[in-house]
Amino acid sequence: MSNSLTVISPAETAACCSPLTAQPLSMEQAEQVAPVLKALADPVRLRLMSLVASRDGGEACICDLNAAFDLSQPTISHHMKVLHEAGLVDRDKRGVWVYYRVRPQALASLGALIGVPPQ
Amino acid sequence: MSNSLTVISPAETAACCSPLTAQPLSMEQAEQVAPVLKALADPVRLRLMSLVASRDGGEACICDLNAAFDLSQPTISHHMKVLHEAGLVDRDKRGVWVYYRVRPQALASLGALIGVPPQ
DNA sequence: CGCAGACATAGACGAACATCAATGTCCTAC
DNA sequence: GTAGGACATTGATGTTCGTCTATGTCTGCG
Repeated sequence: MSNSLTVISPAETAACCSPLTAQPLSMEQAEQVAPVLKALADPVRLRLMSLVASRDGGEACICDLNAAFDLSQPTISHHMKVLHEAGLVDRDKRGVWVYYRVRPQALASLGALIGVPPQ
Repeated sequence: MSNSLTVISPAETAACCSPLTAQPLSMEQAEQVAPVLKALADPVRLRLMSLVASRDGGEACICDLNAAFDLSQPTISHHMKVLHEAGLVDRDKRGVWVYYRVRPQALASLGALIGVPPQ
């Protein structure tokens, strides 16, 4: 449902703000960025991101990810959905498997917002 | 109480991991970094960080910050406590006022973990 | 001393969240 | 077409979180 309307992904909104330390965020900006950060701010999802990103080919299916945790399959599926809806990963269904892939641009926007601007 | 034991601040632990996309985080690493991200992942706290950081002199007191929100004073105080315990801001009591100041190194570590490594 | 102001703490409450078991949907293979 | 496997959705449950009101602590001043 939200897929058909994906004009701009949530994670891209982080690119719309200058770095945290440059000038005050407006309430609106903060409310756009916070959910993306919240999606990352969970130990399971942080690890999922790093597992997907560092995988050969940059992608992984749920079956791969399940094996890395002591959590049920629906729980992993739920976490990947949160990351996807935040615009942090892309979904790609190929046959029976669903492959996830991180969106480097989304992570870069977040990093630029939080961290030091590129010198 | 936690002040007397501050050997290493939580936010510093982000500096202990290579970037998300470089290699998988261990469960332990993820559980260390996630709370720091969680401290940032709230629209009020995000805005508080940017307000403090972009202030002249890089510091602000609660009284300054209260004025920017429609929230009660204890609520702002609570949010600043969360940011402080995460190692993202420093406290400095001078007379009746308490001044907060962001820790640039903490933000930089987070940014480096999340965003692209410096090319 | 005693009062007033700046900030913190405590306790309560509703909303949001992480997890699970059960079930649903879709694809492939026989 | 039927069976099985991969993943998603649903509904329930315990926990965490954001906010408030009420109260406490400390500082400066008269």
